[in-house]
Amino acid sequence: MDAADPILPDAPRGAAPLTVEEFRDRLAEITDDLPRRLRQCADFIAANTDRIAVSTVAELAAGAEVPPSALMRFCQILGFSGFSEMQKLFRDAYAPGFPDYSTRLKNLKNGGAGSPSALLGEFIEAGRLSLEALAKSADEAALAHAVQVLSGAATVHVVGLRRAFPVATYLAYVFEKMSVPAMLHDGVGKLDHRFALRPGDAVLAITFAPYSEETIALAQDAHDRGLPVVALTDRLTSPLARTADAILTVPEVDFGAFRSLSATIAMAIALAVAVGSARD
Amino acid sequence: MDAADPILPDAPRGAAPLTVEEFRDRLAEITDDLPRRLRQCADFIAANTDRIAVSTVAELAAGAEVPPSALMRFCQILGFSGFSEMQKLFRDAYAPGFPDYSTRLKNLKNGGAGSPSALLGEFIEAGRLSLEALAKSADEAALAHAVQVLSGAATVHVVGLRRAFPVATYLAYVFEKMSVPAMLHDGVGKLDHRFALRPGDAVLAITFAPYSEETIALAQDAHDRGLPVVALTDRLTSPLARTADAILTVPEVDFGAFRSLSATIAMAIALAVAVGSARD
DNA sequence: CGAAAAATGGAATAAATATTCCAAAACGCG
DNA sequence: CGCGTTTTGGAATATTTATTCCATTTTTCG
Repeated sequence: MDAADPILPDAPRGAAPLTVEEFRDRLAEITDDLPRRLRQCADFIAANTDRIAVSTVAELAAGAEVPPSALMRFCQILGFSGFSEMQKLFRDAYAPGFPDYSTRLKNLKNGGAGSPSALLGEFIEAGRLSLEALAKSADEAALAHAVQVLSGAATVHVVGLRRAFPVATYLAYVFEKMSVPAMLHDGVGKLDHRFALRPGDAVLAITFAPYSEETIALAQDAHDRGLPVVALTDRLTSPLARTADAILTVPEVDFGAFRSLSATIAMAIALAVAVGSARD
Repeated sequence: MDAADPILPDAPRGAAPLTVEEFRDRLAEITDDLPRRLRQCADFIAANTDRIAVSTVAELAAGAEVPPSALMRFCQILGFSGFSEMQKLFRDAYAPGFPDYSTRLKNLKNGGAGSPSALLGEFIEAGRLSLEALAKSADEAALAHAVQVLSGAATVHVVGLRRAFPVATYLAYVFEKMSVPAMLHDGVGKLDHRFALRPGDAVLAITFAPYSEETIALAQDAHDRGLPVVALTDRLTSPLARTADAILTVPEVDFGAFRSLSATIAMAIALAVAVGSARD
């Protein structure tokens, strides 16, 4: 047998964490059974993870009120060869907060109207505004209701075409990952699969002005057959309003002809994840 | 007598910058009349200010393609006593960008999924942070280069699967609207269409960890045949880096399988619109 | 209580890193 | 072209920082 493990409890056996996520997991995992000084290290590091990238051993040790050697031991217990290796992880991942957002945005836009970076600045701004608007306007009751409707469905049929298609594909992806039975109506080959709609199913339809006929038609069809329809759209006066049992509206700011989709996608993921959890 | 000064014209007379703002001002102020090597330092530092806090003299000097001593001189011209003093400014100023975001999401996940609107709030926040991080970290030169590469292409081949697929579909949509000849490689029917790549074309490949093999393979294939490849990915160390002529990285707050995509989409639209305009 | 094991602190050492200095090269200018 | 000035690269040195080691203390457990 390979006798891999049992008798070297604190040895630097496994590999060191490779991501900040893994690091945190590891930290949480071992913190509980650690002697006093090392415990102090763990607590201090947990509370000041962000400073690892820009501090020295001595500084961190002082912060944790332990001698440097204790901190070294701590690094090794986590699986690193030493402090430097641990620090490297955080230096690579380091993304500072200073070119403060609004200044930086201004700089981007200064690249001259029409320049790629100016465009980027505009789209970032549009996305952010959309998200903020969504935060203010979100209708919690409608969302909760939509979740409830979809959670009860045998299969969720997702439909969204043209500019709404990216949202539909992302929803399909998330449902898939969360093991929610879902079908994406993508219009490939002009096959419309409407007979895939069966009693007990539900439809999640996504469309924005100018509304896509096929989407509206599928929603209508489902509605006529008594299936519940959830609409993700831009206004309460959308043509989907007539057929939908739950209607979620997303205020999206567009720049030029193109919408940012940020808010729509945020809503979509939240919906999908909530449905996924509710079904467990 | 103190004979303090007169014969050291460019000596570190004034005080060193005390804030990041002052630093930038100072930098802009002197950059123009600086000899060649020092100019390189200034340019590199301006473009990579954020890495000062976590790099060594040698690393930065290598990045600027100057010997370490040149960089030292540069620090002194800015008014610091040396590199360490300059670095201190940035280490102190560092306030973590997204603090302990992954922890928050984890809590949410463990804490019984929370209500749908709490989830929505989190995804909105994730999107906002991603967009802000993008504004801060966007590499304008890389973007301009990518635009140039794609503008010159006969046909743009867009490829992105799984979680990157929504982005790919949106790009296809925008290119279509802007009359840019583009082809979406969607993997329908496992047909891979790689022979659609013709001389004069270019590939726009999108993938994030865990990277999608098919996407990497297509990029590789194009590269081998001498076609330019533009990569939209999450890190500079992405497997696409080897094959790409231009690489655009997007910092996206990631929650397991569910990234907000806000930043990625903002970058994608900006790219597509810029390419569309450049071709007119 | 006493022996063995684990944990600890600090001093010694090793390694990495910053900084200075100066000879050589490039430049500006009469 | 040649002289004084500025700029440059790299090797030598100084400083800081990480890491190891071990004697001493504390804990564990029979």
